[in-house]
Amino acid sequence: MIELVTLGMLMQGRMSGYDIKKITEQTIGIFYKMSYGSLYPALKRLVEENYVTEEETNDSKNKKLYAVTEKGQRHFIEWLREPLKANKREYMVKIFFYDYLDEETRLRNIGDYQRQIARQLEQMNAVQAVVSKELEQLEHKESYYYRVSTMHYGLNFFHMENEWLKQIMNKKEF
Amino acid sequence: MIELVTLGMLMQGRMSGYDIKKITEQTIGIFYKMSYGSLYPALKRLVEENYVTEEETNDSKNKKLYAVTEKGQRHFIEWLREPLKANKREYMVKIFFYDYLDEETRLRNIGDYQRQIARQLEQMNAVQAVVSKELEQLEHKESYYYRVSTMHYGLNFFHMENEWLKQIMNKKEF
DNA sequence: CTAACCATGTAAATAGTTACATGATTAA
DNA sequence: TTAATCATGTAACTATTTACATGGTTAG
Repeated sequence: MIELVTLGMLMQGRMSGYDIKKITEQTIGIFYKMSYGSLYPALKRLVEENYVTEEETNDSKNKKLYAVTEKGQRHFIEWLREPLKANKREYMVKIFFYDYLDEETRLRNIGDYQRQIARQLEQMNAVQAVVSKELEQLEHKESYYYRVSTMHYGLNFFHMENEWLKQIMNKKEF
Repeated sequence: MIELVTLGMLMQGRMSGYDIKKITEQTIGIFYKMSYGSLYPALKRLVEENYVTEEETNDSKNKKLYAVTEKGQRHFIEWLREPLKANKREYMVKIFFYDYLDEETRLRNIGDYQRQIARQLEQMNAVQAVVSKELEQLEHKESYYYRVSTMHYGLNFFHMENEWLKQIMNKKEF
């Protein structure tokens, strides 16, 4: 994952490891955490595999500039094209980079994913209905408050996600 | 984490490893994934540390029943009492178990966490305002569509989370 | 002059996934 | 009789975090 996020960040131009981390935080920091302890080894591997080039700047700050190669770009796009998987945390990271993907693939992937989410939402609604009924017959409902609240959170969350996916499929303005 | 989730699940009564995984999926499956490859070694460790006891049922299915000890309960509650940390994925898992925590601690922890989220939301709103203005002056805005959409997702998400936290603090019915 | 930030990296530890291996029970 | 589910486990691998280590630059 770290390799692919790194490649994705380098798609917008050459930069240092430090910058990669900073920009990652500023953009997809909510969905993906990056630490130097994984970033620098990843950059080393990417250079070995010829996915990126390394260039030393011999100015005062002795930083290194990394740039993605054509091979690296192909590798990145290949990953980006893959279907979005629910229960994998990576889908938001992938969608962030979707401006680099062709319209056909992205609409297909988002559509497929949205239908998965919609199905899960239906299931959760069904479960919620059952749980609600069961709960009515129980004494001291207070002792289930947080369990039940967590279920509602899940419901809210899937509902929000479903709506958002439908919106971006129709290229709605914000 | 796996150890603590396992202990939490055992708080509602003795059960087998298989059951622990099933119930985990049914309840907090959206927030936390559990695999046998991590569960069984975790159960072994928990037995070694005297946090749970193991009992073999010699019926047809030769399953093992695990139960949390008093020491295990203390260890679990200690973890549960710790402040909820934003950017750690575990907060929803913790809140799911909050019925086991005393009212004072849980209100304090949820309150602190909610204020963190509210602050992050403010920051994101400020960033969004800046980005929106910058975007207006750019040509071919279409090529930033998914980047911008991802930002909006983050905003929606934090807004939803903030509202939900305020609701559970006031013990609102659903 | 000092705190915040820029900048790169390693080693050890921690955590978890994936694939494999096995076999019993239950419902259609 | 067969597919789904119940049931436990290991080994190899993959990934990532945390702590440490170092030193330069910039703005107030």
